[in-house]
Amino acid sequence: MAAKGGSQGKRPQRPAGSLPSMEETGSEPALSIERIVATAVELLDAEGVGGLKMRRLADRLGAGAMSLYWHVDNKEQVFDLALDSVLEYRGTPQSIEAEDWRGAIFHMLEDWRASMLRHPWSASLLPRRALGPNILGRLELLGRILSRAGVDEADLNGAIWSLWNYVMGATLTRANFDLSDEDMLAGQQRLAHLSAEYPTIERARLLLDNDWDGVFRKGLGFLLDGLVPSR
Amino acid sequence: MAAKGGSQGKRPQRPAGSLPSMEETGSEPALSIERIVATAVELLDAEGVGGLKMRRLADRLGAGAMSLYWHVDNKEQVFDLALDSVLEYRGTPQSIEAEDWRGAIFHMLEDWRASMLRHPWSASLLPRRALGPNILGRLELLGRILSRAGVDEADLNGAIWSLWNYVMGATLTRANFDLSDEDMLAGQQRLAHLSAEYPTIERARLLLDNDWDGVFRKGLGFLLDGLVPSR
DNA sequence: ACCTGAACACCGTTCAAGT
DNA sequence: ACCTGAACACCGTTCAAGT
Repeated sequence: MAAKGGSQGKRPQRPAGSLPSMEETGSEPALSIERIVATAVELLDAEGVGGLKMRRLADRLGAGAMSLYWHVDNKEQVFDLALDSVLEYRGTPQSIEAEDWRGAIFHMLEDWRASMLRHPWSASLLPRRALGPNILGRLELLGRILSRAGVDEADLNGAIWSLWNYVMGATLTRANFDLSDEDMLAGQQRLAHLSAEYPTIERARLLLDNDWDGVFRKGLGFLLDGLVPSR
Repeated sequence: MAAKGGSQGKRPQRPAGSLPSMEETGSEPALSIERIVATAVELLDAEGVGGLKMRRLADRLGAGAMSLYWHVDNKEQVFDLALDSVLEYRGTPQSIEAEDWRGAIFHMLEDWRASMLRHPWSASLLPRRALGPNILGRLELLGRILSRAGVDEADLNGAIWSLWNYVMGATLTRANFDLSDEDMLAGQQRLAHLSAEYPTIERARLLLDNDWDGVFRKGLGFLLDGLVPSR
């Protein structure tokens, strides 16, 4: 489950002739993994993880119900591909990366989180999915920057995973809690009735008062303080 | 989604007469939320999230296929209840808690993580589920200890959420990657072929060489260093 | 090579009916 | 109050067949 094949299909690479970006010009362009993945992302954005059904995806592509199965092994693979497609990273210029490692890490990890929050379904998907090329690319970049910043070879994996854990937790929590502000409110109101049992978090209004972005940056800073020796 | 009702059912509290712990004595004891939840946890442990089907759960309870729906609204509620039931915390003695706040936090959070790893399905469930009484209890305890340790009222929520994020991310990652060592191995082997593109993480053997427990404790320590003023 | 509809297996949930 | 089987709606996937 952790790191399966990336984007291999049974289908050979499509010849260079076809134009992927012709819009709905009467008849749809031919099916292709690219179109399937792009449309899957649209559908997931619009309806969430539960809204992605093979039939609806095919429908939206103007294709017959079961045509997808020629391009894709199964629904799992659609998830894998959609997830990785959303995590591309344009990267920081090498120059910045070299002189301001802290800024480079913050930039990449905040962008990671932002990318996932733009597609909230991706947060719940990522921990259970294959590591596609975009994800691996980000991990590689992270390792490189940390290494240059002075993290020992022996501590590198630990540092990478610590940051991964923090980013994943923060993003997942934020994505899910954010989906339902009313629920948070309801939860806090229920808490009020139980203030005898949960006085501290009730008084702090834990479920309401949150500067998620600020909290994220602050904790990330603390982690980096510890992980990277302050030469 | 964030914080729905805890354990209210349509069913009134069962009268105090019945014994919950009589084993399979020929005929099964009557259905009850307690039995349903306990059996759901068994099933989840044995077969994972995908293995919990209402029919199979009923089967295992020796009940007719659809009897569950009298005790429970729907499958979602079974998940909510199973999750919270697994997160009970016996707690630390007040004395320890007062003098060694750091130890108390480590104890509670490591226990939290361990409880979830004992039931790996719980990790993927938690971020999307209602906050049941056991979860709220742990958050309350965490808030209380942090507060006593000197965290400002204004910083309390941020501190709690930072720790929550870290624990959730670490546990989720560990639970999922751990499920499939072979996949990790396969992933690392695939990485070897791509060492041109991912030289750093390939060399570090990121996908293989991991002291998860140690990494968890270390990162947690760094976070606490930052979050709690070192008087 | 690429697409298609019919058909199968499976599953959550409702409902009318039992005791 | 508590349990039940039949039935419905829905969905992933296979398959034999089309072009």
